[in-house]
Amino acid sequence: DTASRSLREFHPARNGTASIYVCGATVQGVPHIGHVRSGLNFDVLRRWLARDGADVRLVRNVTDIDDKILTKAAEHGRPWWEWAATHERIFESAYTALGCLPPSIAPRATGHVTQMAELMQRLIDSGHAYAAAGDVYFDVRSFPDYGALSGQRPDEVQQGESNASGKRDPLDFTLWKGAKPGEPSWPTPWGRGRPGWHLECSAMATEYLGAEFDIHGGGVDLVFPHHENERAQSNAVGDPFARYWLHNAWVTLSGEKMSKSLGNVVSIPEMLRRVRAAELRYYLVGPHYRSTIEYSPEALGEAVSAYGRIESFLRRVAQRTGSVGPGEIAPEFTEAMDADLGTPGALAVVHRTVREGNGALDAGDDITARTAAAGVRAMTGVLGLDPLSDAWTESTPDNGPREALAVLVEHLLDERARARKERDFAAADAVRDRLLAAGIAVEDTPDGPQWTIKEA
RNA sequence: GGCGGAGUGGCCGAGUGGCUUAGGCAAGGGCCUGCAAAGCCCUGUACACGGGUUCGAUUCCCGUCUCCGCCUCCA
Repeated sequence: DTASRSLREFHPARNGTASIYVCGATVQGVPHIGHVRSGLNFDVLRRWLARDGADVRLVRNVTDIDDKILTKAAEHGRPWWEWAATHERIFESAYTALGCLPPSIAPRATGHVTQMAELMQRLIDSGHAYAAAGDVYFDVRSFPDYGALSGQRPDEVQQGESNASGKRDPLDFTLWKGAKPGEPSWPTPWGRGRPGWHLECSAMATEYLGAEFDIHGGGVDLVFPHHENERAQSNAVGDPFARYWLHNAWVTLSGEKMSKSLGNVVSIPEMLRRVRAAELRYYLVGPHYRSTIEYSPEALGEAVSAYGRIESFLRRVAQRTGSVGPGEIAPEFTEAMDADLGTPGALAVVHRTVREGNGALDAGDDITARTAAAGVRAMTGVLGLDPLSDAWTESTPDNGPREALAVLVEHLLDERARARKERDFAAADAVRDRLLAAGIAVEDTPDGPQWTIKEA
């Protein structure tokens, strides 16, 4: 819990439920690996909370109106709403490709002006906000608890440029931006304008989760000022707001935060051309959510290998003993996950189970191997990483070509088997080499040769 | 200036006041295999630096150095 800077045991406001609000994307560009880390972490959180039946409500908003969207749309000669919608879809498909369950709702800022106006009215009525020159501001000095979430002291905060005309205090932040010529605007009692970033989240969180909800999340950069301001807006009018605050760390590149302005962005669509979605997910979910991930292709490659180990174990078991459904989650796994979403420890348990399962397979103990495989499926499943999940197969429905390929490969393997039987290993190896050159790896197992398409 | 995070074995990456050999990747040795691959077994032995507290610190405290983030839009 960021607010108390401590680990607090999770008790939802209502037993058997969990309500989560995550700050989603400002849909001004293509998602990069860092954006997706946040989505992934809260997907793991919601899956974990839901594993024993909790009714989880997850709201992940879409900021579809802001300065950058307007600027970029204008640069490209497109309407702002088209620019926003286009990138919203790209974000959406990135989350989906990576196996994120759909949120309960993905509300857009522009669809909640009514709720924002209501909140502003309450703030003005209670003396915490004021309208000035078309804008509406939050009066920070009117809320003594300001800074409690982030640990900032208002007087120590480095003042930004206070270019706004009507501001009473440089600390005050904008709830509503008065309309400017050529910009989209919506009507309010204080004139036309568009939403301030902070206001929309308070309004939407309250709309869908109520005045008090369980968890509010996002990236660490949002702690101040965004979440501090959200909290101020809602608490100032008497809404309890979030009970727990969770913030995920960055994905950095060359030691620097990934951002458009630094030009060090690794975009998701681009990445998914190089690794499979499940592998990328493993890479991003493996480290603890509060640890910075220093992105490197080498580390990503290690994740690919590690994930492949889990995958090939399940394949071995299935080939030997038939398909296996998800089974029991090991107690140590639960222990790790319950301790602040300890995915590293949880994955250690998965790997230990894989090793034991492989050992059982070698020893001919199919029962133990199947139990292990079932456990691995259950545990990886709750992390959204089950290699046998439909989430991964559905995204590549190219079964036609695959089956055709299978026929051809099987034919070659028959040839190879004949050669091996006659102990003509040169001929046998030639077949294997040809297949390998075509990107198909052949392995001999006690159950006969197995082939897999090698990843690039 | 204010607030916060981090420095762990070849690499990634957890964790803990004394026995966690975390886990993975890579490496070496072995078993298995016609060979290979996979798998299994074994091996490495780390906690930035300097003090302090303690019977005992990588883990707690203080200081130093280095790196990073937030305080402006940002996952």
